[in-house]
Amino acid sequence: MSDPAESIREGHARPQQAFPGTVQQNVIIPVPEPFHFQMNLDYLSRSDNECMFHVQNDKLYKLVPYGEKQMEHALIEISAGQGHSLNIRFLGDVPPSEACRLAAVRYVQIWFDFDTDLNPFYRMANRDPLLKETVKRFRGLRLIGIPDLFEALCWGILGQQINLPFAYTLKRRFVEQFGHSVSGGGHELWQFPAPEIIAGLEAEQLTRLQITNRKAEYLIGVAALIAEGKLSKPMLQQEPDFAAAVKRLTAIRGIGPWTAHYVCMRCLRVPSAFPIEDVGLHNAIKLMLSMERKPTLDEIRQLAQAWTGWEAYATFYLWRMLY
DNA sequence: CTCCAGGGTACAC
DNA sequence: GTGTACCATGGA
Repeated sequence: MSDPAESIREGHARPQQAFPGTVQQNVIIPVPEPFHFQMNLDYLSRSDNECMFHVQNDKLYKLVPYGEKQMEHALIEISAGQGHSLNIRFLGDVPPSEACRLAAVRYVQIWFDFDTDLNPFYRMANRDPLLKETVKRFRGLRLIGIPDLFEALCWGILGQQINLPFAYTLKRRFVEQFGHSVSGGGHELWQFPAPEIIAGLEAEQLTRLQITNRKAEYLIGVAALIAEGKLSKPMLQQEPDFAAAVKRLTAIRGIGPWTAHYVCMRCLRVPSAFPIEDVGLHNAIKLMLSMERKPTLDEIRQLAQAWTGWEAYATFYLWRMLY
């Protein structure tokens, strides 16, 4: 993808009054092929307990952080545009600044992983017995990211060893207890709790949300590292390679190989990140191969040899077969 | 009641 | 380095 500033085209910012008192201004961004907006919306709709964005009437609503220390937020609506494009509409009560619009465009590009060319993955997967079916069924789905490092780490920790619906419930309680909401255009969206807030909590403030004491300690510890500037997304991105980022992450209490790879996959956008211990991956393989039992790690390593460089996308597409 | 869930730590050897 | 108990809670 070229410089995002060059890829922005002005939409028709007519002064409509669909929501009296609000200012509408659109930005249209091109999308790479293959991309299928509805396929991605279907993924984003998989939990009705999701609290960090809304899907409604084929449109996606999200609060995008930007500006100094990510302290400002833009409420945006993302919808399919004409041809190969997405339309971003700003729902704030003032016209978005240039910085705000650039941030929103870049956020969407990162969220949907527009920087990755999926064609090599599809060429590989079309020949792979395990992936052939899922890439046919979900063609145009991209690996949806969690751009914020703290959010990605928290989501990984919260999801450890519990079922997914309960993990969503815990995230919602966590966000609604310690985050802030912003309203606009008839929608209310939440910003994820700041690490500085979580770092100052007592474990008991999290355990009363039914988060286990162990995970409460993990969350507070990770929040403190980020709040103190000892851990950041640029810091991990500047590591010489992916293995170094994993090593740095797994040195943190509460972050094992699964969580480290999960964060590399969803936040750092490492295409070869591979949470091989993932029970969802195991169940997907068991399902696709009609196995009586879950595959062993060695068996998965054998199957994944063909995925080299695309382990993250392979995992994401296999997960999709389960939900 | 039992088993499982998008794991990780602490400790043994 | 590999193996094991334990963590703690909701859902099927």
